[in-house]
Amino acid sequence: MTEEPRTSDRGPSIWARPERSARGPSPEHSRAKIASAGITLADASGLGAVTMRSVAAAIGTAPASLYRYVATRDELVELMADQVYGEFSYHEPGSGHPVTDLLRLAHQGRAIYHRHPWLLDVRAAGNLPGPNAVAFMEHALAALSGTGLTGSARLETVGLFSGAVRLFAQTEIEQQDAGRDTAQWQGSLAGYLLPIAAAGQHPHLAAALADQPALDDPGQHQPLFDRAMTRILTGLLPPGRTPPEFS
Amino acid sequence: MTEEPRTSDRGPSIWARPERSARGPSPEHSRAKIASAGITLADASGLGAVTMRSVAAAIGTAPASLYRYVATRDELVELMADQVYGEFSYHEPGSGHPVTDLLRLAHQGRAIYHRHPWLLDVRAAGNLPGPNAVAFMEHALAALSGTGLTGSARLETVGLFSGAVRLFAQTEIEQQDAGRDTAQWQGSLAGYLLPIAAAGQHPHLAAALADQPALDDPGQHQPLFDRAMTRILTGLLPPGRTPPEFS
DNA sequence: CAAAACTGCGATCAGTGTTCGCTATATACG
DNA sequence: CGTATATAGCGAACACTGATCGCAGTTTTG
Repeated sequence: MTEEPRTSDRGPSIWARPERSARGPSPEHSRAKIASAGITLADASGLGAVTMRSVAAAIGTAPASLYRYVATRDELVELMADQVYGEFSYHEPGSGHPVTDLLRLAHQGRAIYHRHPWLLDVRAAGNLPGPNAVAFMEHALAALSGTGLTGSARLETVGLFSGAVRLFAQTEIEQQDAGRDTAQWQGSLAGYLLPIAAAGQHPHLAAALADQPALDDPGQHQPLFDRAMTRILTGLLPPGRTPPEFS
Repeated sequence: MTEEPRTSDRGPSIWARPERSARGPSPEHSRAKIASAGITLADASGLGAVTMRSVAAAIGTAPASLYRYVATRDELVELMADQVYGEFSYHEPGSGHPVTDLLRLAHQGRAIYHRHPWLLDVRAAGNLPGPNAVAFMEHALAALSGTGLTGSARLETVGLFSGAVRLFAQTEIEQQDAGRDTAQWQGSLAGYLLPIAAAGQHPHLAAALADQPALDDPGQHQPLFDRAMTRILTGLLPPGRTPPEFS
């Protein structure tokens, strides 16, 4: 279960433990291999398909053997999440404009969520950030170095920024899932919400449902993401720093 | 598991089914009672403590009997979530300023998340909104009626607004949980992050960790929530509408 | 009054994360 | 070199989960 221990002193985090100790036979697998197997399963069939048994079968071992690499299933998911954070690339030089640089990171994050939608189901609360998450923090903090924010304000801004990316990606993916099977969609939400609106108790809902455009063409989300993300960023950041792509 | 069916045509939603049919003996319980029992359990011990068996025991019945009221555990969680959305109150008149009115809703939402932190673990994706969620949408849409946004833009804005409230609440609650046991906190994250920063590979992380204030006094979050939320809202909304509390 | 439809539920199933104890194997140390 | 030590892989099992089936009792419908 990916629930909330919220206040529990389970042993040291997986990032604080060495992957392998000196003694004993050399392991036949690795954290990276196990995480990759889990990611493949989750990409194909969702996070629910990532069970100790299925992952073990995927790498050709017994379920109990996984616990030589991972203390719990949640740790396996932690490995998966951090491995996926490794898909960020920081090769571009950095423009000096916080909004521009963060927007670049946001685009990459958006792509990662689209590639691995199960990441939306991962609750990081209370887990230590893995090495790739730390690398992401480092580069996001670097983008904020020009601002006059204090250290803790920068850390907080990075958290809010990551959350905003997650939020936008989630909105997009849900819309995308909904639009996939239009027949089901019309039959479920519209067929459920329209009668409610027609009952007269919810005039504003009725008005909003009344003037819907035909259907969002998929290519139109990119500018929306950019514009909304830019606005949120300029809101989070202290004023006075106008990004260059603004008139 | 609260995982993603993401594309499944399970039967009609619980909101489309009548709570009780005419024939047969009258039920000894109700959806509301079951939801309340679940909420009590979740408030006390997290969403993971809400099992069919524990809820059944809480209302004094057998586990199998719950399936007369609910088709699946996820539906039970849906009931819980919607019942909690019922804690919004819409008695205040409405100022006519979108940002002011939405901020009022945001405060209530924030309070709800603080009262029921397990709500952060509930993934609504793909579920139909319950009556209380619909009521919330109605009032959020009402706040947006003055803006020049189209119907679908208003609906989307409500979704992003709700997500932003959730995001801020989550950030606050995580910080709050972290600050509760300072000893554990110092020993885990700081003791884990500081060596990384000291290694020299992450200069911006080191700089951000360097100038941390003593400790956030809890009463200081309120203005931060207001300020950041206001900024996000003014970013999401079309320009030109300056809320009255701004100079 | 009988047919139909529902409620409560004991028993049970399949699936889950996790643990225990075993054997085999590799390193560390004297 | 030899022995202690710590690990790797894992079969078997445990506790617990959500969910199903079918039966007996109860209420409404016609």
